[in-house]
Amino acid sequence: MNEQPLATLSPASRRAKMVQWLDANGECSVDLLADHFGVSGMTIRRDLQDLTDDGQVIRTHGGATAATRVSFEFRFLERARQQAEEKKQIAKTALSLISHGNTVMLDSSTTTLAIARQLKTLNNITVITGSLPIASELFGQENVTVLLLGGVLRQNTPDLMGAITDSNLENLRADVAFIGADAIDAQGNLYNVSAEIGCMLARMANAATRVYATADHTKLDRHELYRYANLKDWDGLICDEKISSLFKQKLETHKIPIMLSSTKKAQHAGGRCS
Amino acid sequence: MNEQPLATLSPASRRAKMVQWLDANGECSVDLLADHFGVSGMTIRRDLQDLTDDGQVIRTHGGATAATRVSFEFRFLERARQQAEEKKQIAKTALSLISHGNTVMLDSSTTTLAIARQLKTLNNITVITGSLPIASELFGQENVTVLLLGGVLRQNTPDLMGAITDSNLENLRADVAFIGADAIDAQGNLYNVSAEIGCMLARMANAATRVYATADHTKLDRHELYRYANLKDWDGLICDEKISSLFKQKLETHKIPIMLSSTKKAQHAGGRCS
DNA sequence: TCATTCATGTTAATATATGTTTATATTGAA
DNA sequence: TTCAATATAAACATATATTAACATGAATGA
Repeated sequence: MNEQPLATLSPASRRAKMVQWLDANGECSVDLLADHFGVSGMTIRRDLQDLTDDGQVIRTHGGATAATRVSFEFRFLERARQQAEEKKQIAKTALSLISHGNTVMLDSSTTTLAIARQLKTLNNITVITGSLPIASELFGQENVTVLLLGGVLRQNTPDLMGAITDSNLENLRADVAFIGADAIDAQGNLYNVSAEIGCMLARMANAATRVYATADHTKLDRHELYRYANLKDWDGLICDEKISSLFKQKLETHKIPIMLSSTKKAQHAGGRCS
Repeated sequence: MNEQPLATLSPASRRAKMVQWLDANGECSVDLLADHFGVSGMTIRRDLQDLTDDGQVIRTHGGATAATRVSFEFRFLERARQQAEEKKQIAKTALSLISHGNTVMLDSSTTTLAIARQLKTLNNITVITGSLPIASELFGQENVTVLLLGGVLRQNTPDLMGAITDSNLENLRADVAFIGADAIDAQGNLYNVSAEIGCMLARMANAATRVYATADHTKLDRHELYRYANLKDWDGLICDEKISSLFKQKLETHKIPIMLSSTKKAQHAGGRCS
């Protein structure tokens, strides 16, 4: 840009210009900045250190980038991209069980996240959840009220647990709950890999009038550490079409309703990230 | 897009672009990425390793695919930049009032976000907050336990409010609370632009043994809609050095302790930038 | 005036990023 | 299943960036 008497700039103005420049151009190397302002690399580093402390720029090795926003983001590792399609199917089925004005309870799983995404199309919905990704997905959505359960933020997954969560659940009531299972056996027992989480899921189920389990076919005919409920006591299982007919029969002998996504067309392969 | 000198990209931006690319295109091979960015396959592998650790991409044999990402971003910067240096000072002073092992209550403001950032350096801290940005900032931090207050997620700002929040606050107790004020008058009255929020801040104050107000000098000698507390009943005001001596005196006649940050290197560089 | 403080530059020790080579692991076809 | 092709991880080497410690010189204030 215009070549000012840059060398005589005060530190404060130099830094201000630096931030401006980074905001405009996104990134710059220490050397380039040093050259541009006519000072040594060390001075630039010290500037960037200070600006980093202020949260005004983000330091990289060799330079800096603009800190354009404070971002609050939680990323999910969704291992099975292949199951994304199944989850979408399940979400679609779940949606048909929700009416305008309903209060919906969602546990913290990628399947319920898929449900949350589709919920945006309904009017006047209240969502109760302990999942921060779901909360963020629905943030700012005018037609959806998000009631976030309090609790302790877990270390590895962005959701809430503990006594506070439990106590809040006792005072809340939902019209319908969708709760994921890590495994379901042929007797309709629902399992979770963690006893603690399993316990909470049971509480969630108790706080809703209708309760549905959500699980893709890979979770079926298996078991995990902790059994937290049985499908007989719930209102049904929502699964994708790939459920084996044998397993389906077994569940049906226990009079467990199974909801499969309408055969439609499972949204052709061209779809990009869900 | 414009073909920049990609080879000179910093690792951080290279990775950022990689994630962007993967998000848009779903999948890419290591070789293609190496070619595109003009670095060796090994570098790409190391990048992907790091991004996988962050949960940003999913590694496949021969390449990588996008991880489903839920991101919740909001423009915070404009406000955050205002009085950034002052906020840093205030955060530093606040930090000196916290001991290892303390439970700290933080309201939802950019100043308390600055405190949260610095909290990472302490051991064994529990943070109680209704602010999602603070939760995000501290997510995954091993030395900090985050207790997120439940409640209704507000539409425009990412924090929690309402009956659930209030009820949780009644059952919690913190060693120390830092609560921001939108305005403070010469009698030590604390104001918020919203009665609802003001109410909640008062509850927060009641749930902590020690309570400090945080406000930069621009908030002083003013008033706003709702008065929710008076500094006489709290443990002090943390402010930056630019507080006017007149106002300081006024507060001191009410026996209100005022904590200013140690005169570091705030406004020497010309004094005007602010 | 002198001592002090601050911004800056210089140097050496350290850390980081990358590429190359080699051993090991994974994949897909016979 | 086995085998060949390819991908990966580990170990090293090198270039570059960063930090810390010290040195300089200008501005500040008694």
